[in-house]
Amino acid sequence: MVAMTDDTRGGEPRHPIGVAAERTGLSQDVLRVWERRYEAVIPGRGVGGQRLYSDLDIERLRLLALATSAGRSIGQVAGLPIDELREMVHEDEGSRRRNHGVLVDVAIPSTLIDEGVDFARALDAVGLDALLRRAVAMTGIHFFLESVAAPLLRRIGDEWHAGRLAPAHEHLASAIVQRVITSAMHALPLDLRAPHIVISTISGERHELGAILAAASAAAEGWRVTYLGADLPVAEIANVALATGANAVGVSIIYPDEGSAMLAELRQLRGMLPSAVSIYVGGEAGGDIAAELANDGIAVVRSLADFRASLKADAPRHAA
Amino acid sequence: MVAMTDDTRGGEPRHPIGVAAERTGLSQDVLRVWERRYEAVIPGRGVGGQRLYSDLDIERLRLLALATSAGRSIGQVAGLPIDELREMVHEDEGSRRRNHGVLVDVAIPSTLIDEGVDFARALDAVGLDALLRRAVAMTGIHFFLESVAAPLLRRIGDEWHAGRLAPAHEHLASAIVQRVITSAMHALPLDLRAPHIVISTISGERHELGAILAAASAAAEGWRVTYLGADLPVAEIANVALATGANAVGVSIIYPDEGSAMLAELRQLRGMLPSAVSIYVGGEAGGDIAAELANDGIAVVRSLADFRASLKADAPRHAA
DNA sequence: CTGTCATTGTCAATGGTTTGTCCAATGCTA
DNA sequence: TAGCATTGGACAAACCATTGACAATGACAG
Repeated sequence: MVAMTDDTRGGEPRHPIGVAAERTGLSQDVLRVWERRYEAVIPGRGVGGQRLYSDLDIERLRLLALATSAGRSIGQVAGLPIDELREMVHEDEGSRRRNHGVLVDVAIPSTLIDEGVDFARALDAVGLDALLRRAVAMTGIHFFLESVAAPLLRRIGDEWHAGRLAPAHEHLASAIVQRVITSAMHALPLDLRAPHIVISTISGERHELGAILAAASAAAEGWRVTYLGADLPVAEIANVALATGANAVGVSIIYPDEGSAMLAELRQLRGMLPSAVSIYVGGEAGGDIAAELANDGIAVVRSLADFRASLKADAPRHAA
Repeated sequence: MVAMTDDTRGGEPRHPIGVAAERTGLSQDVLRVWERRYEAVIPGRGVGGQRLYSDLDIERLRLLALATSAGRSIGQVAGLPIDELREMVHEDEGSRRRNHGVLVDVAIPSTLIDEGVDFARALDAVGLDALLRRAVAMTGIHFFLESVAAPLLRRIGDEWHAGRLAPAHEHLASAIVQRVITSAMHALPLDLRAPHIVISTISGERHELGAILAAASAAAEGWRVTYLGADLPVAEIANVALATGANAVGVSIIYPDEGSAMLAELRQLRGMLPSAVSIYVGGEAGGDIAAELANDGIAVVRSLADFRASLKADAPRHAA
């Protein structure tokens, strides 16, 4: 939700059309034709006549891209002032969520995920990487994490268990998804006064991707994230949280070694942290023990969307 | 906002054009023509008129190289002040980012590693990240991998074993080093006709960082890299190598489960691949069995520099 | 249902600009 | 003298802008 830092910016830095295309997910042709037909943006020009887009231009184009992909026609929205665009895109996003996902959400990503699986099957690392980066640019990071990355990983896991993909395919795809997520996360603005969460997986849990998805979600939600990777004893996690003054701790658990030990460890973690520090547990394994954990003051989140909503509700408690 | 390196630094050490070209990845012609046309840098001159570049010049050139490879035109960016360049390159890395102004002074690598350890000890993820990214821009990826990343990881491992750092510190630092390396690797140009190497660790070996260092080294050496992550059976690795028509396979082994099984697996891998496909084994565990492996046509590399030299020597055999 | 029309993304052809590389001549160094 | 660096000029490839055309889609009247 952090928009422009200050509005004096947005006019100064100038980007050539290639960068603008990359950042908006639109083709160079579209950029030019929207300008020619609708004057959607009017970029500056360099000495040789090349288009040079400001940050504000790029934000506007990205909003237009979102509006059109939500079903609006470019001719209708191209002339709108940027505030109205922002509002409109915001509303579209809300209504998409209210439709409970199945219809609109899946429209674009389903083919996206098929393509992703195809690239993985072909061991085409470059193609998969490009596809995912394009998806981030097109859909934004929230949508990407919840509706592209997570389903793609699940799908590839399924194909693997079904024997239609070899472990190598899964490894390759995981490495690339991980890389794209971390790079997108790293590109988010960072507010040092925002609430702070420590994310890891507990001892014995080596599947890192759930934790990475959670870390990126939290960062996209505006939180400061300290990411510790996989397989750490809870005492370590607690120490980091205390040392850094974190407001919350997130733990991803997918295939625990033994359920009971995990439960005990989580309780131990709870005991080591002040009650003002929230604890979130996510991942496949959490469901069975949700009720027990809730009694102990540990929140179980069932999906990334759930996690995000919890963080949003939790943030005001920790406001600086 | 910027605590620039005082002008004494960056002005002292002077490098001839050959060194500058090597370190920036730009040709000597480009270095000269950027100076002639855009005054991108104005190096000092030796007694006979030879160009002598300062460290600051070289950092600037590296940033310009990154900016142009991100799609910007040299004419647009050549005149920008170095702070803006840093910011711009940073943004391009992920696609969107506001610099919030964490500034780090980088001097020489030995103190650089000390600073890295300090950041890890303080659990300062942002500081460590900024430090490493600046180090990449200043020193170039080869130097960074061999003289910053690898020593830093080793040093942090030592501190951990000595009990002066907790596992959490090591985890945090590893995650950040990994992120910086992969993002630097991703920024390298990709030549589809270059020789191709598959990199992984074998089954039971879950320490990924050696493999990541190797993958980045190979990519920096100009090879196409298919990276498969950790803990894969050799049959899988071989299948990927065959399916993608790879010219070589790299395997990182740090703490093998059992030495004998590892040896057998490596021989099995050798047997599954045509002899034209080179096999490289690296990591701490390789030394003991180097002689035996050499007889089987498996090369043991003892360091990243060694690996890089081997790849360089090997590349012509696989030229398109 | 069909033909028409407007909308919209893509593509091709052409011409100008930018940029990396190459070359020849010259001078300095070892 | 051989080897390397510098300078200025030349050139081809890559990139970008402009224009016009085309195909796909959907709305709509008949």
